Amino acid sequence: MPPTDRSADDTRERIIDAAQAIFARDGFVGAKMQEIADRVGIQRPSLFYHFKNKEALFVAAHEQIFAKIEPVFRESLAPNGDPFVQLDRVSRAVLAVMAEEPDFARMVARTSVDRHPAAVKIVRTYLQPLVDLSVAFVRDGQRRGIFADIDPFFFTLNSWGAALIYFIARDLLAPIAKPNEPKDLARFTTTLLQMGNRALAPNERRAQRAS
Amino acid sequence: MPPTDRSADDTRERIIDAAQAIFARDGFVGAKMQEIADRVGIQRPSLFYHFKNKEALFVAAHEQIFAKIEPVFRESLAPNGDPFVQLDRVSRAVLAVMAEEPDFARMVARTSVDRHPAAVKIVRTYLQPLVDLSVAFVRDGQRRGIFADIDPFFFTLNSWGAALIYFIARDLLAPIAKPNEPKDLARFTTTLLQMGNRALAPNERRAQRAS
DNA sequence: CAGTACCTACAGACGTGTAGGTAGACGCCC
DNA sequence: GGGCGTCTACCTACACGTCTGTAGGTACTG
Repeated sequence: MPPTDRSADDTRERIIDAAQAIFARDGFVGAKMQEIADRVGIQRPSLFYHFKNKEALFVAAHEQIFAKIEPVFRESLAPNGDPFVQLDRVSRAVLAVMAEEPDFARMVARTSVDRHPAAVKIVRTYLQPLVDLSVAFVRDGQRRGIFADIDPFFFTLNSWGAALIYFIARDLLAPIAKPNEPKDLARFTTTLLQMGNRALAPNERRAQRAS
Repeated sequence: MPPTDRSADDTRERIIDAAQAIFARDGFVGAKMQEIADRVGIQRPSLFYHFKNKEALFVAAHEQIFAKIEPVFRESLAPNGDPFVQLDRVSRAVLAVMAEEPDFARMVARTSVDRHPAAVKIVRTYLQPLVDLSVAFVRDGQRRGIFADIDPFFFTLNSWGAALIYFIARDLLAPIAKPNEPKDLARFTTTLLQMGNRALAPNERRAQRAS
């Protein structure tokens, strides 16, 4: 139908976009190459012209996400400045990226719980370094006596879990929540930061530098 | 129900146990009936003698979990007593049940992110009522002026996300964390409760006008 | 001898990846 | 600038494995 633009790069990107939506919904095993092809508007075998196989497409789909998120993460958590401000910044930034492309978050969430070798590989390659960064960040804030003595690894897990579950829940629990995307996400971000700040703040009236 | 033969019930339970492990690892689509049968030590078609089809087994596997968790939840959150004590109790109780059978948590996590109709049905039937309970609990504590003014729905999501991600992460991030199951779970429970309590505690000493 | 619990064998559907063909764009040479 | 080969992006057709669910048989048990 569309005037076959025949630009390989353009098609490649459209395939990745479609793949993200499908992988986000169905996971690696559940996703069908046919459906991805349908979305792009090409025949299924043509996908194999652009990507060696399903797994290569899976990797490419994730690569594109983490290429966006990783620098945000790395810059925001650079070891200097007020950790509460940094925490605030990185949370907002990551959530903003995710809000912009909700498939991102859903696909990452989907892949995180997947034990399929293809998914495990993604997690090891792309997700784990970010978790390491976050753990180091919390640990550093504690060493400097700024953060409360909460387990950094579990605090990180909690934050990831909380952030990802929002995008999962948006679909799942829509019937009760009647989500209003931008407003709800703002509310969620606020709640999350509030909880994070409170959890990390030492018990007494120590630091209120955030927000 | 049909006249209960002693070995039939036993097999049924062994099938459910095996199914929980496989569904936890691979999700509904990824799980293979063959592998479930292998674990039980019977031929695959025999599964269809006990369960109409794959989905019926999927439902049965979840039913067994929620039958254990739901009463704990409902009793612990009954609207009386100190909400902080209740929060403490329900968290420990649910985490204890999950620790006892780690496949439970992993399967629920897996199913929660799954958009497959079979999974969506599970969530609507079993998971949503528990979320509703939790939201009502937080809302009640706030109405009584005991909990801080945090969004109850998002607080609940956060708690679920945090609890589930522990069991996911246990596998995924094992290489860096070198988990020591009982000890780590205890640490995690403590951290989680600490965070929950702090998040829900009104800002008594801190000078932040919200009241 | 009747019912239960399990078996073997098979059908049918589905999904990935490949083989091999084609239409158009592009340079090149006379 | 028209014929000519070549490359790119996509196509049709198909091989082939895998998985669910069923048909129909059998052994054990009371």
